Amino acid sequence: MDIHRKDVHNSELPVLCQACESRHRGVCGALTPDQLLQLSKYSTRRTLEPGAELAGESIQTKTYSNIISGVVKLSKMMADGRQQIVGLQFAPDFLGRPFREENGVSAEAATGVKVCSFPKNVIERMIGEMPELEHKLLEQTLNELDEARDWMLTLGRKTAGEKVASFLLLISTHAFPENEAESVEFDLPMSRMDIADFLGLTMETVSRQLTKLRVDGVIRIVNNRHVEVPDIARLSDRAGM
Amino acid sequence: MDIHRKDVHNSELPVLCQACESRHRGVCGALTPDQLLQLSKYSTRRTLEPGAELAGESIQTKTYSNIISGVVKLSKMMADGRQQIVGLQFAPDFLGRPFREENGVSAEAATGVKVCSFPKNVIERMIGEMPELEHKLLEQTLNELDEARDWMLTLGRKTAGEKVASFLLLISTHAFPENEAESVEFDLPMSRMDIADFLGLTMETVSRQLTKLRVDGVIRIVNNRHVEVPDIARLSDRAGM
DNA sequence: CGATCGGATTGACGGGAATCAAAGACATCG
DNA sequence: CGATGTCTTTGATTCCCGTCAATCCGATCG
Repeated sequence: MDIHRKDVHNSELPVLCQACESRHRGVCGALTPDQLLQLSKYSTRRTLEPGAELAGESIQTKTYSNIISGVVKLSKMMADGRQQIVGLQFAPDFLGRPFREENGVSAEAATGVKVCSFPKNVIERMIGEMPELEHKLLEQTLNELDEARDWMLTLGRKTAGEKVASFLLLISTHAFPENEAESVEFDLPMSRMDIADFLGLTMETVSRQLTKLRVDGVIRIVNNRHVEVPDIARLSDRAGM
Repeated sequence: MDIHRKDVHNSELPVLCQACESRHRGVCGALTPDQLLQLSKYSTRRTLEPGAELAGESIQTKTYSNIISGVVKLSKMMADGRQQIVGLQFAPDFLGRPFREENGVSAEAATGVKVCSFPKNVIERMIGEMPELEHKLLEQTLNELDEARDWMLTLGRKTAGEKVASFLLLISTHAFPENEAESVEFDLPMSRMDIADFLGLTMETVSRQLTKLRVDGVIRIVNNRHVEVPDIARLSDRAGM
């Protein structure tokens, strides 16, 4: 399953986006230099503070964005305020719903985030001339669907302890996709409350489970943000895998 | 959000698939009569008993299928046997993962199911000649992603009672997508165990919540399968919406 | 350095769903 | 018709996680 994802990424050599003045992947990878130049005229680079909203629950979004750095959380809320984070998007993911006006989820910067945004109509016109672009959108959408379904198993069937371990594994693999070592360390990109909303738990339960992993020697935490995992296999066990 | 879905369906006039000898939508809607004829040479119609497997967790699937009638459940399983249904597909949904060998989920007939299947390579060649087809696949994938994310909210944040009510609403809206009346009745397409696996609950809890809805007069159940909902708004309340 | 404030941890307690177990409903078959 | 087997319901009990509340920790001030 992951083999495929790697293939996709390998075939996408980083392309210089004129607007962002940076090398990144995402949809731009499918464009010709000419198209990139054209797109650059309409695109803007933005830096967002943690907590900044990129798109509201029913706000029409007229732009697409490549995430250059940082983490964006996608969430849904019930009428009474209960919230569920339904997806995390990392660089170099693509943000935006092709051919849809409403998005059904709200997108918010979890960390500081840099994005490169451009209007929907420009890229939709390009899709007409360039089927490859649509193929790339389909690939990313399929990846998001896989991730959503994986997470449904976590939400529906795992215990609190397994959920928290699964979350740590998820972050570590996204931070270091190619990592083969037996240990990792990384920064948590969000608060305990956000983690709880992602896992369908309360903040307190998340905290308790982190403590349990800590006293059992599975992880170390410094400054409430930085996590060290000496033996990934042990964490993986805790995740129920 | 649903407005869009309707647009999509309205633009797809039913097309006669030569192989199935039936009118249905799904991907075939995007094909020209010539292409349909060509596809028909390679396609077969199958009838499946409840419980029959269409695709295994890691079995390579070399075919696509249009669901002509019935309900297919997509599920994931943990090593220790815990199971989660991650999606339900109704006619005229399309079954199969474009450009992916492995599917990560196993697909099983929930009810008796009729499908029209054809090899992947045939349709993938057609996609090359016909970008519209890929567009249609993207549309369906986006719909599935929306449904998956909606369900993540249900799995992560709703109580058992709300989950069961949400399930009944889901089935009723899929059985009668255009229904505007205040009452509905329909058959449950699966067992209590399956419902539990879909909701992240146990069979017993599902049963108890159904009983509660019944004694509260929100639903009636005859023969353990047929459900009558006199007032959809009351059920909707119970779902936490 | 002490004051303040938001986020995180820990504790006590209760409730809701899981678990284990038994009884009931329904279909099929001899 | 009664026997059998499967699915469903109901009951009793347990336990995990949510709730409410207090404390702690780290950052940013004056």
